[in-house]
Order: sequence, then C-alpha cells, then structure tokens
Amino acid sequence: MENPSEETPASWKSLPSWLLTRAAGHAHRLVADGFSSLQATGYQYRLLATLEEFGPASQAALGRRSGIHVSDMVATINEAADRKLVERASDPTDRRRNIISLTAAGKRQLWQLEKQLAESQDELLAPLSQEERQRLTELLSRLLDHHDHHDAGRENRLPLP
Amino acid sequence: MENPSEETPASWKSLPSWLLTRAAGHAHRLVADGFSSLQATGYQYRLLATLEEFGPASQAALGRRSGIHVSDMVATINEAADRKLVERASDPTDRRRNIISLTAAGKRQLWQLEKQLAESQDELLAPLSQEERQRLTELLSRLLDHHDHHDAGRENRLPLP
DNA sequence: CGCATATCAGCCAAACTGAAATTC
DNA sequence: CGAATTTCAGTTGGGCTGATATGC
Repeated sequence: MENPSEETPASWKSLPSWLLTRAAGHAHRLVADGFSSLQATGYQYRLLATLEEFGPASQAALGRRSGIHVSDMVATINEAADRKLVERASDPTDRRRNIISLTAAGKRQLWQLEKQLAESQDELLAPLSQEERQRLTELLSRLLDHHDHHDAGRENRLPLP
Repeated sequence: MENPSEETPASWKSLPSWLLTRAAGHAHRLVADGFSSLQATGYQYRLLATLEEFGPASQAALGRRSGIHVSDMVATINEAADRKLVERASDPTDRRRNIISLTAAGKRQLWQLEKQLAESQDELLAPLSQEERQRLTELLSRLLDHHDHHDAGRENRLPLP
C-alpha cells in the first residue's frame, strides 16, 4: 500500500485494526530507513541491543530474549560476525552451544543505531504532544499486556477431527 | 516473533515503534484469522468493500480506492471471479478497461466478512474502555494524518552522487 | 506522441515451519 | 532415551518494482 494520494475514501479505513496497521507501517518505514543508513536491519539492532543488555549468551538464549526466531538468529549472527560486530566462540562446557559476545565495533555500531532510533521515534511522534505520546504508549502497552498474556497458549488448540 | 514466553526483558521493548508494530501484529493476526475462517484474505475483503461502497469500476480505479497495488489487484480479482464473488466485463467505451462488479454472492460474502471483522475489532480492543478506544483511535488518526500528508512526495528525493 | 490499463514475473523483510545432525 | 542446540531449506502474506502489450 502506502500511496492513496488519488481518491481517499472508505468505511474500513477508520477501523482500529487498520489504523494500527498503517501507523505501524509508517513506524516501520521510519525505523528501517534510519537503520539502513547504517547498513543495519531491525534484527541486527535487536541482536546487538540484547547482547549489550544481558551479556554474552548462546544463540538459543539470544533468540528467546530478543524474540528473533532461532533459525533467523543464525543468519543474523552470521552477518554480524562477518562484520566483526559480534564474536562466535564454542562453549567449552556444552559443545552444542556457541557463545556470542559483543565486540568493541559492535558496541560502537549499537550506539549509532540507538541514536538513529531515537530520531525515528521523534519523527514518528512528531504530531503528538508529550502528554499524548505518553497516553498512546500507555494504551498500546495495555493492549499488548492483554494479548501477550492472554493469547499465549492459543495456537495449537485447534478443533481436532 | 510472537512468543516471548520464556525470558522477557529489554529496553527497546517500550519504544513507541515497537509497541505499534507488536500491537499491529496482534491486530493483523486476529483479523486474518477471522477472515480465513471464511476463506478470505484482507485483499479479498478490501476489494469487495470498495466495490460495494463505490460501485463497479475498472481495476486501476479499484486499486487507487482500496490501496491495493494494481498488480496485486489482478490476482485478487482473479480469485474473486473464480469464486463468482465479482464479475469481470470489458468496458465497451474503453477497450483497455475491465469493469468489475459485485455479484449477489459477493455481497453475501462481504456481510459475513464485516460481521467477522467487527468481532475481531472487539477482541482486539477488549482491554480498553469505550473512552480509551476512542482516544486510541484519535491518536492514531492524528499520526496517520501527519504522515500521510507529510511523507507523501518523499521517496525519490535522494541525495544524488 | 505520451499516457493509462491490464497482466506477468519476480523481489523483499519479517515471521514462520520442518527436518537433520550433534550433544547433553 | 528424550530434550536442547545449531543449521539449512523452504513458505507465507503484504507491499513492492519492472517489463510488456494494448488501447486511448
């Protein structure tokens, strides 16, 4: 989507799910554009930020902490390791595991990304006052709390044949 | 993403862009699941709703009104036509155009989808009061107004070499 | 001529699934 | 043995681009 620009109508365009989806689209574009100016993606940022916040960890643990799927984590780490932003070392105490850690270059890259990210948030929220920003954040948090704790354990409860 | 469920932390998880993206994810899942129980997708719904609201039109016009890309519109109409939900007739006054119109079956399907959609909205907003729902809607609308009218005419203004 | 229309082929990022090999 | 970990290959739905053929 993302270019009505000609005719503009329609009932469903005021539905909360639509507004949310579109707003998220703008947010995603702003953030992704900011990141790409530093040759990074959302996955790259989340990997680095999780490493800095919780320290070195196995790929599986990083996946759980960052919400990145294990199989995507492999590719994300591959790229970060190629660019010397993280290091992969095998865990001597458990030979299934790799221990991933942040390099100095990775930390510098993370700072850049955080700066970019802050600017993106500001651009995203530009039309809202401080109070409004806070109210939006609070409403969205309430929504997420509900659905995260409530929809958890959904999925495989299908009506079996 | 969509299953933290083990460890739960992280600074960036309170950023507006993140909250928005996640909330939109839940919204999308709820709506898509509802639609899929009627063998439909968002594109199918948007096509039918646009046809009902504005009447028969060419594929290009439907694309502009619904925000569905012309090339996706082709596939969407193909499927709807196969299922007799819409009819394709070539425009006698302009032989480039097809005129697409809603069939009776298409209208019935649209009603079902609208019912489903209303339920999804309610499930999505379950944790919010009426006033809160309205405030959320209003804040999101403000965000969209700004970015729709403001980011329009961005893209190809790159810093040339 | 330049423009609009319909169609087709393919790309992209993000979130997935499924399966295999290895080690605990 | 069952369970966890890493890896690879593939899929999905939504939003795209680019090219082509045709008619205005």
